[in-house]
Amino acid sequence: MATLGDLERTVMDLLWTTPEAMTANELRDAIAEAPSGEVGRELAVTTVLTVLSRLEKKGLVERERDSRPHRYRSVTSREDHTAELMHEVLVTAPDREAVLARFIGSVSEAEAETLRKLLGGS
Amino acid sequence: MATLGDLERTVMDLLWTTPEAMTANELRDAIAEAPSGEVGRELAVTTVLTVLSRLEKKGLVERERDSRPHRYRSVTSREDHTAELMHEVLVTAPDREAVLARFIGSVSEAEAETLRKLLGGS
DNA sequence: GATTTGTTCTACGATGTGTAGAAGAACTTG
DNA sequence: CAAGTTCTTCTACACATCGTAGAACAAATC
Repeated sequence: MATLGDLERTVMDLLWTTPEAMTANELRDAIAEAPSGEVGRELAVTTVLTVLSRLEKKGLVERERDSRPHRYRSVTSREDHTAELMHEVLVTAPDREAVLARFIGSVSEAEAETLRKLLGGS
Repeated sequence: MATLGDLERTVMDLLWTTPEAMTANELRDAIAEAPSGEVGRELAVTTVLTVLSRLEKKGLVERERDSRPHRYRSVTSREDHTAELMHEVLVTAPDREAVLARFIGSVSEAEAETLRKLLGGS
């Protein structure tokens, strides 16, 4: 279960919400500007690079190695990643149907409506 | 995100599949008998107790402190726990509906059918 | 009370993560 | 091309978590 640390998560959030691939420096600056309501952290670029390498090893990030300041982008969208994680969690239980039953009970009505539409007729 | 280690997971699996509360010794023995297809590990009882304490601190396990060999039981069922985890994952994304859309695509047809039933009419 | 059985405390090694300096590689510019 | 600047990789350390269990303490039993 690929679980992310705080900084790793912050970086992924930035990569997910930014359409273009980013350089380590751009990420460092973005983090410094208090991206998610927090007090901006002044990190060394090497710190960001280390995290990016680790994310790359985890298969969450890929980089353009040819362009000189390497540019990093997320391999999957946040939605895909999240859905995949949810599925990973689901299959840890033998009785998936029972899990789904409980899960349905925990989603909002709007979400339930979305699910109905997605599951469509048939 | 309460993520479990291997041994913690093994212990939880046993507690989840055993109706009665178990003692540390019973758990130790159960683990020794290769519970999930693996080579049974001969653990010290203290090892099991440490793990149980940690699981208790995480709120996954509670113990009967009065009965002398303390008996441990899971606080929630595996299904509830798993569904809760899934929900925790879901809410990490801003666009939950998009996540659900992807998620639906990843479940089997049988599971989709279950969901349709659960979501019922309206 | 001595022995057995059970629990808590403490600890150590391994791994993952936040953090970054030092060293090396590559690009820019005179 | 040499020197300076910029970027990347290597190495490292502190801290948390987890597997593992001995030592010490508590309780039940004989």
